[in-house]
Amino acid sequence: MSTPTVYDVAERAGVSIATVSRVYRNPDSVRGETRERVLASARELGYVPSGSARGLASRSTGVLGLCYPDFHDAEADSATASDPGEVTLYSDEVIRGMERAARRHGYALLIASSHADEAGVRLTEVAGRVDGLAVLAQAVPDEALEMVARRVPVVVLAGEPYDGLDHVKVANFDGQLQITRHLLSAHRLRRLAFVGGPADSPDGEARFLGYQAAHLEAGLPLPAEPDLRGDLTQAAGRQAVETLFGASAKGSRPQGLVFANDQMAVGGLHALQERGVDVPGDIAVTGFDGIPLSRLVRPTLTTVLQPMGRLGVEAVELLVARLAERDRAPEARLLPVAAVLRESCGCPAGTGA
Amino acid sequence: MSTPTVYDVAERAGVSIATVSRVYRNPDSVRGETRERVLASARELGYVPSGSARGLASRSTGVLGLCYPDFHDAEADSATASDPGEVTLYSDEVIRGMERAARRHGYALLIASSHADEAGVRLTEVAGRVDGLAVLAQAVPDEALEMVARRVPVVVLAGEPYDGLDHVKVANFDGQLQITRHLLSAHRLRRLAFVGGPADSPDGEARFLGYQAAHLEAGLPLPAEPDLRGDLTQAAGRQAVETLFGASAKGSRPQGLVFANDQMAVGGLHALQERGVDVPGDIAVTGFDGIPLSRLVRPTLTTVLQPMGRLGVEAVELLVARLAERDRAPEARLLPVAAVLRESCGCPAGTGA
DNA sequence: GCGCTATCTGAAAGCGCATACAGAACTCTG
DNA sequence: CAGAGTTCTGTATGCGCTTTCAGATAGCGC
Repeated sequence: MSTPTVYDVAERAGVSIATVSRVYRNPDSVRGETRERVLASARELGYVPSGSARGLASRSTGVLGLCYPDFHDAEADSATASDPGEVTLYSDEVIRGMERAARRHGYALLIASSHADEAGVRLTEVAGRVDGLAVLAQAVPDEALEMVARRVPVVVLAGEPYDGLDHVKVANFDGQLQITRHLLSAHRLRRLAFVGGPADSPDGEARFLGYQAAHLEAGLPLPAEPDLRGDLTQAAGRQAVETLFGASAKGSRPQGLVFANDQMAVGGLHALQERGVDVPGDIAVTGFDGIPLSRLVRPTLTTVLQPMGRLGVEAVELLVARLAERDRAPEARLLPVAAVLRESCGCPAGTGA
Repeated sequence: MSTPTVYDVAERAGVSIATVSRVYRNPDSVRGETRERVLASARELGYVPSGSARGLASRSTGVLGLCYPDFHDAEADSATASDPGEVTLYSDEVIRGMERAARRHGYALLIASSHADEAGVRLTEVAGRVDGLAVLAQAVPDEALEMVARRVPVVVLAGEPYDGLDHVKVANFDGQLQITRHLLSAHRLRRLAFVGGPADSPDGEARFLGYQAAHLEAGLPLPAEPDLRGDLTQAAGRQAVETLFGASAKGSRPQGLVFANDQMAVGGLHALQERGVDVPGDIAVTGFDGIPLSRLVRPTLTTVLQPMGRLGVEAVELLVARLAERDRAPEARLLPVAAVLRESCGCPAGTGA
């Protein structure tokens, strides 16, 4: 009496459950007249096929999954989320890109964020209900990842490639190379400083390599290490400026400040402004990521725009490909990246998007 | 040999499948020693429980669903999605809010967008695999909604309340009332024009009612109909301005232009600028929604900020409540809304967020 | 060491569907 | 109209898990 099943529909239509199933899975294999009869009973009964039963019987769910980290404080939700523009997240774009791509391929998307502690559990839970899974770097512990990868195709997004798994990342090296080259060559700067991320951030390190490469190319002395490191927050950016421009700062000031991400760059921008240092007049500043805020700050921030939506799209593509051919070789894709030249490096306003 | 099941784990651990199941569902009901043995075998085998089998046997999936419209042209994807700031969608915030709330309650979130044509199919597909379902207004045909609602709890988001279903919407009436009152009273304007949405948009109509109410309150003649209607796009906003300010415009120009949403308002702003009409000097302009773009345009746009994230959160709350008590009375929630007064209505810059 | 209770484990029966296989009905030919 | 195809439908089985019920085992007092 509660939710109708194939049995109910079959009985009402005077056919067997096999026929009912066929009407949904393979309509052409059922005579038109019979099909109509079945569909009519289904409609009358309000029959909705059970995804679980379907998945169990057919060994596939028609769902792709995405696990991503969300460090947002759940409690503060209503308070901080009041301003939509501010909180556009990295993951939103990945989700959107992935959902659209998934739809094109006939899949729905199951998403699950995770705090570090429960990440493993969340992961296996979604892994158990999807045909393929994308994992945003650092979202889950390696151990869990490995287990899960034995069950469903997994593609790792950003971060470090994982042994034997498909992988998509953006061209961190290239991006930083481009933008550093721009400072060095177009703006003819000679002394730059790099504010990196934590040493264990693969993305951050790749960016530093690009920074180094640009120096190499320009025939300048190769910086061995980032001049400073921060934790990628705005606060860290401020801190970096304090250190570089503070009373105890040694040596000559750099002509350009290259931050490993936008957040820090924005923090740095604020700190510079407070100190009365003109950007880009006195010093050029660049970021990385292309967060929305980078267009809102004054001066607008020169940065590298990451194609987050693409990440999601490529993830789906890789999953679909692997689903079609399970034993293909693991593939790593590198997404091109575009430098956006704005005011903070000394380019005229309106040059970039 | 492929994906291990309870049987494999049970055999390896020397227990029955019932015990394996218990280890996952109700760990305390299994002796510690046995439990460890089972978990060890599971780890060694790389066992990941099948969500489908679980769902089938337990009649619940641990997943909530969201169906939302996405009118984005899938093909144009890579081209247009390059700028993240621009494309922050309405649905992104709902998704994020819902995912977080769902996580708090131990659920994952299944999302599926839909074009109109396939909406019905998509809906039943997700309905078949979730414990509860949120549907963004206009995302699906009524007929499909009704069928689905017989199977799982459904909450309708925004738009029109649906008979017998839980419903959450934002205070369109209130918001438009506030903002219109502001124009009428704080700025002492007398002649306004309202650019509405399609007549079949419940949100748009509710806003118009608020607009009317403000006139009523101010003792001004009651506008019977929106002065113009558009399809809620920027183009429609431009069009509206063309019509009102074009050669064939009749009567005196309004002192304020009230758009039913931000998109149109932004389009209108551009058109006014091209015609050399000063905003807010010559005419005030307001929008509705609080899209990120509303802060980026010059002058910044006075608007009503919709708590989209809240919509998602409330949806989850209602679903969880109904899941706990299936036959509670349908509940309708109205989310409060906040007017954001910015430059375009004549308020000083920086007044609003 | 016995009987009793409390705890733990196993056997078995589905959950709702897909699908292989076989059988029924129908369509053509000659 | 018989026989060979062809198309359509039904029977039966199993997908991997949860859960009830009963049986086994352990703990305890006397």
